[in-house]
Amino acid sequence: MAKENTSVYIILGLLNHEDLSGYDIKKRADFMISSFWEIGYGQIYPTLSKLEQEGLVTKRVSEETKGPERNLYSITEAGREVLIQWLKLPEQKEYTKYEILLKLFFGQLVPREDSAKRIDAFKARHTENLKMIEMFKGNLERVLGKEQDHLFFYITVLFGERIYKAYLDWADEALKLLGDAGEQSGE
Amino acid sequence: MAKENTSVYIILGLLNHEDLSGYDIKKRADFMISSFWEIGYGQIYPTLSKLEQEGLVTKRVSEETKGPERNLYSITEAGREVLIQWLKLPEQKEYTKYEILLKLFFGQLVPREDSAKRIDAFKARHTENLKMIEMFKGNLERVLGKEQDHLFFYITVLFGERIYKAYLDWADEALKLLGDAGEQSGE
DNA sequence: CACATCTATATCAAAATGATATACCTGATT
DNA sequence: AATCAGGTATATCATTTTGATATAGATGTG
Repeated sequence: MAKENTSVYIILGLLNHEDLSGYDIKKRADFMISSFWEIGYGQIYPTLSKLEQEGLVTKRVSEETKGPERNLYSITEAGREVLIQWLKLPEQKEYTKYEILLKLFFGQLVPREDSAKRIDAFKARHTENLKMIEMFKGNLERVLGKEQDHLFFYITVLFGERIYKAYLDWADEALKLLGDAGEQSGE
Repeated sequence: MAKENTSVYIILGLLNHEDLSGYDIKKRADFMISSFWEIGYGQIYPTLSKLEQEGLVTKRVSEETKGPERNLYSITEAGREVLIQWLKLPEQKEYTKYEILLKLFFGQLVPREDSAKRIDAFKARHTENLKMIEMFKGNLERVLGKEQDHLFFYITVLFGERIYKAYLDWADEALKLLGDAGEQSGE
């Protein structure tokens, strides 16, 4: 199983829906998929060039008068084919990186208060994320009855909801454990 | 905020507890932290060399007679200092990569059955992971009353438990949605 | 005694991260 | 009218990470 450039498929997938510039792709990705995959300009622009060279996308300069110049990309038939082939394969990549858990894991070396503060900040961060995703969810539910177009988007939003809720539940549990143990040891 | 080589701190953190070889580090990391951070030989060996050059660890050849030759590394006082400084800073890195969600997100392009199969496989995978983590949890709970040494390890295990449970709950919810929508549209 | 598996170190190309550079546009403030 | 913050847009780069491969001796087993 060779190393796969996943950015390729994210870009093709988004372009399959509509023509976009690199900047647009970043915005769409941040909005729709950032809770389970993040992508930066450092991947987007070089990948777009590579895809253009391979004939999987075509580039044209947007003829809008106002605003800076935009390079608009469209997916080609060959690109759509590559995307569909990828979609048929089983997924390979799945991993998470939580620096907070590393710092907690090695947390014996610092005052317990530091760990508690860390978890508080984590909670605050993900309380916001949950709020955001609940908003998405509400909006999607309003349109989901009529057209099932957004069903897959909805399913990914549900994933985010579950995960953020799990984060918050864990944070409370961890804080309680830290507090209890702290009291016992007189901290 | 410069780019930080997180592998450095994982290695220092593990060496702070006991002397280890690169191979040992990989095993310890796979066992204890892989549910929230994965590390490969491609990071371990070069990072150990770098740490040795910087005087944060020292290397000696293990004098065991049996088995292949082992390079055993120990943390130095300077290394411990670097580790503690890192532990005091707020965490930066937190991200997740779920290729399955990308494939579901773009799932309109393939038969719905493919998406359902994907989720089934995901469920099976994480049912196993949950089993494993429940075993850890049980073992830890048996020792946690006497000594609070493993409290931080326990807290990271609880995180894994919450996450895996969230995965499974989501998978059931998603399968139900796919099934319902499939029936409605006659698939 | 052949074979698979485990221990152990090491390296490398490709991909991703995260930061920075550049520059023009828009709208609000002084 | 000038200034300034913030948004739009493209691009590049060093560092880090990924994921695979190479090598080789040790150990267990059928």
